[in-house]
Amino acid sequence: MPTKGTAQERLKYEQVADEIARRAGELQPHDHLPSERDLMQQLDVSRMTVRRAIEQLVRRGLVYQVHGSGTFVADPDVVTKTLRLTSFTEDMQQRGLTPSTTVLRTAVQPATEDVARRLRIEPGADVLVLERLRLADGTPMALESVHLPAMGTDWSAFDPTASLYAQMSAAGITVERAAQSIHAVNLDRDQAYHLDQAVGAAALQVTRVSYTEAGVPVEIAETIYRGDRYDYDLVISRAAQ
Amino acid sequence: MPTKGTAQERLKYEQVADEIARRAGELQPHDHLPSERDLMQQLDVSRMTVRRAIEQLVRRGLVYQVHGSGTFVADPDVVTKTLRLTSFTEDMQQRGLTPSTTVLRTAVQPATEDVARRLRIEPGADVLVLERLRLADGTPMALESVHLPAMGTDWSAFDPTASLYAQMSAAGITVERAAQSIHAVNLDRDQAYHLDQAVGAAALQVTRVSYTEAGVPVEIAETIYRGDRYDYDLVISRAAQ
DNA sequence: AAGTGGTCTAGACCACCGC
DNA sequence: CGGTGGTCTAGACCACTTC
Repeated sequence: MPTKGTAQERLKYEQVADEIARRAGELQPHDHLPSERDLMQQLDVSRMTVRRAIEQLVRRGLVYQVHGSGTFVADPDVVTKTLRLTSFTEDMQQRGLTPSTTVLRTAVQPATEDVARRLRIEPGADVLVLERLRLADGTPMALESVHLPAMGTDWSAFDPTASLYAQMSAAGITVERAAQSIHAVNLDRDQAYHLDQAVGAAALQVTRVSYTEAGVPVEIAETIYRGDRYDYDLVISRAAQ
Repeated sequence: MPTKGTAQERLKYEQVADEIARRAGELQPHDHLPSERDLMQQLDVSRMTVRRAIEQLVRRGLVYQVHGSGTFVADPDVVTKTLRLTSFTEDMQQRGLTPSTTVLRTAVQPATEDVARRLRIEPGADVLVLERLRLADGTPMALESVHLPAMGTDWSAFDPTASLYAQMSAAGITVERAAQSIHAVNLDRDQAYHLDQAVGAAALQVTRVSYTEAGVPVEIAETIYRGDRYDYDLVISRAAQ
C-alpha cells in the first residue's frame, strides 16, 4: 500500500469532482456521464466519495441527476456566477473594474437603539462607524455606512482605507452568513452630490447584517448603489433549500 | 428484524434531523449538543445518517459545528427566511397579504432577438407573453411581464389568472434554478399610473430567467415592484457554495 | 490522551427508469 | 428485467481541540 496520510494535498472527493468536471467539459449538454459505479471503479474510490463529488457539481449547476436514469451534463449559461458572500472590492474586481475608496467619516460612538438591537448589544455601547464613498475606475459607485460592535477588538489600529473583511479576519472574526435587504430609493441632495447623480435618481439600498458561524452579528452595512451603474445579480437554486 | 421497507413514512435522516432540531430548541444558543457518536447510539442509526441530518440543520443555520470541539446551537434571528424560489403568490402570502391579479395583456407573438437569445430558441419562434398587475390586499404592488417559450406545450388551455408555476408544473416543467438581476429604476408615466405612484418614484426591477434541472430556460419574467412597499430579502451563506 | 468532527471504505437494500 | 441513482450500515483512520 502506498503512503496515504502524508501530504494529502487535497481531499479525495474534490479531486474526483475535478476529474468528473473535466470529463463533463468534454461532452455536450445532456450527454450521459458514466454511472456512479463505473466511476468508482475507474477512479478507484468508494461510491460515497463519487456521490459526494457529484453532489458538489450538482450544487454548482454543472451536472444533473435523474433517479433511475443517470447523471447528465447540464446546459451551461447560468453556471459560474452563483451567489457568493463578497466585499465591494471583490465584487468590482470580478466585474473587471478597479475599486478605490474615499473615507467620509470614521468615529467611535454609542449605539442607537436600532443598531444595538440588530447587533444584539446594549444601547449606548461603543460601535465603530465608518462612512465611505466607493469608486470603480474613479467613478462613484456607492455610498457605504458600516457599524461594527466593539467585541473587545482594538479598533485603534483600524485602517478605514483597507479591506474591512481582511481586518476582521485578522482579528479572528469570520463572516459565515449575511442577511440582506434590498430596497429602491430616490437619492436625496447629499447622496446625489456624492454619487454624481441627479436628485431623485433611483438607487439600490442594500442593508446587510453579517453573522459568524455561531449566528453572532458582527457587522451592519448599508450601501446605496447608483441605479444606473449597478445590478444585483444572484442565482437561486431549489436544491440549496 | 422488524419490517423495514414497508410504508417508510419519511426518510430516516429527516426524522433524525427533526429530533435533533427539537432538542436544539430546548437548549440555549451556544449550548453543546450530544456528540455524533452519542446521537447514533441514542437514536439507533449509523453515524452517516446522523451527519447527514446535522448537515441539513447547519445549512438551515440552526446549529453549527466546530472541528475538534463539537456541535452547538446557533444564535437564532436570521434562521427561517433563507433564500427560496417563490412565486409572487407565495411571496405575498408569506408576508401575510392576500394576493390578486389583473391581466393587462396576453398574446402569442414571435420572439424578439433578445428574448430568443435568453430562452435559447429561434428568433421569431412563438412565445406566450403575459402582462399582469399584481396586487396585495387590493393595493398595486408590482407590474409583471412574462415570456414563455412554446416548448410543444398547448397554451390554448392556459389560464392567465391562475398560478403560472402550477400550470407549468402540470405540463411537466419543474423550475429548479433561476438567475435574477435586480435593478433600480425611476417609474415612467405608464408604470406610475398602474402602480398608483408618482412619476419618477424609485422601484425595484427584478429580471428573472428560470431553468429546469437540466439547465433549459423555461421562463423570462420582468417584475417592477413599488419601491415604497417592497423589500427584497435574502440570506447568503458561505456554506452554500 | 481522550474526545470531537471530517473523510473514506465496502457492502447492502430500496425506488425508479427504460427496455 | 437489469441498470441507475437514493438511502443506510458498521467500521476505520485522520485532524483538530481540550485537558
